[in-house]
Amino acid sequence: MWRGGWGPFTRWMDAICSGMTVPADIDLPLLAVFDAIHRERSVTGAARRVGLSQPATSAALARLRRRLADPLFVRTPAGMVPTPRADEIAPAVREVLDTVRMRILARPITDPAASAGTLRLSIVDASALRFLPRIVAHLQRIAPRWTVETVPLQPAEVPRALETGDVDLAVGNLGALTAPGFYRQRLESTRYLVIRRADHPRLRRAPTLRDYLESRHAIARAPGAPPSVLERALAARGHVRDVVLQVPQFLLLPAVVAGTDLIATVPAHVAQAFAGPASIAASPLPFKAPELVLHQGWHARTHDDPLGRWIRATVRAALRVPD
DNA sequence: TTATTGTTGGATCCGAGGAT
DNA sequence: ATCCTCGGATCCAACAATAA
Repeated sequence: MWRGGWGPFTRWMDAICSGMTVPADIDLPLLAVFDAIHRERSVTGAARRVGLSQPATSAALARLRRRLADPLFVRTPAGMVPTPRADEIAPAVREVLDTVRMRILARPITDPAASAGTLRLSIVDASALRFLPRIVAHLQRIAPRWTVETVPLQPAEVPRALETGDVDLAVGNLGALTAPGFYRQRLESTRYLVIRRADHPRLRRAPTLRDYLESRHAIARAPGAPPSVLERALAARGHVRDVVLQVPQFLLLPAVVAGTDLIATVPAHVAQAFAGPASIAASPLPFKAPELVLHQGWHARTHDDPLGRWIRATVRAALRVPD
């Protein structure tokens, strides 16, 4: 968000508008307040977002209401709910603000690798285990002043975080990121393996389909996540697992499996990372299932942005994925 | 100088939720 | 049902900074 005052920007806008027939009453700060309230559903939240005090934000909303002759947002138990008029103009407002941010205010990036920056990455445990070491190592080599922050978002939160810019990029199982305005690129795929404790009393060899279905399972599933390709493959065959434990992260499963008679189905890289040290045995799935495809995903907002392009190319290079 | 927009500090209103 | 508390929105006053 814009911080540190609007004075210089107002002057630029006036300079731009003075030579045109466009009336110089475009009030960009008001549009930023509108967009913030529309996103946050709260005047207080919007105030934090745009860096104004809460009364000032409320006053800005009052000015917007006068100018547009519409209440724009009404107070309800669910927050400040936009009126139809507010919903109607919101996409256009966002487009204007994005254009200003990306094409006017953004500093031209001549060499991102030589500058400092922070890569904010939505990535969860198993994908982080797989990709993060290589991404960080590659950044250390080519852009040593860059830092990485990972944000473990629930699948349903990822699109909004990409859209608002709270994260730059999402990496992992992005099967649900198919809405218009989002892009995905395949990074790699991985098969699933079944893990059990190495001294499992019943399963001394790789489990058969019957073993698999008769065993009790620990599974990883984020709250609100759509069924994985594995779950869909099981459902398509009419197989039902006896699930004793559901956790949100794959990385918890090896420890659970090592200490119980439960079995778990995990991406191969998770199984391989824990196979030796934790006395875990890994075997192929006893039925056919598609591989888990891992993507990097981003919002249209950054599709043509030079920095966005550089970030995605950097991730590709780190993982040796061709363009 | 004036108008605008911002600040802080304080007050009020309103609805939700918990306690009685 | 009533009361109380809390959070959030709104309004007001006084003042500061800035552009026209």
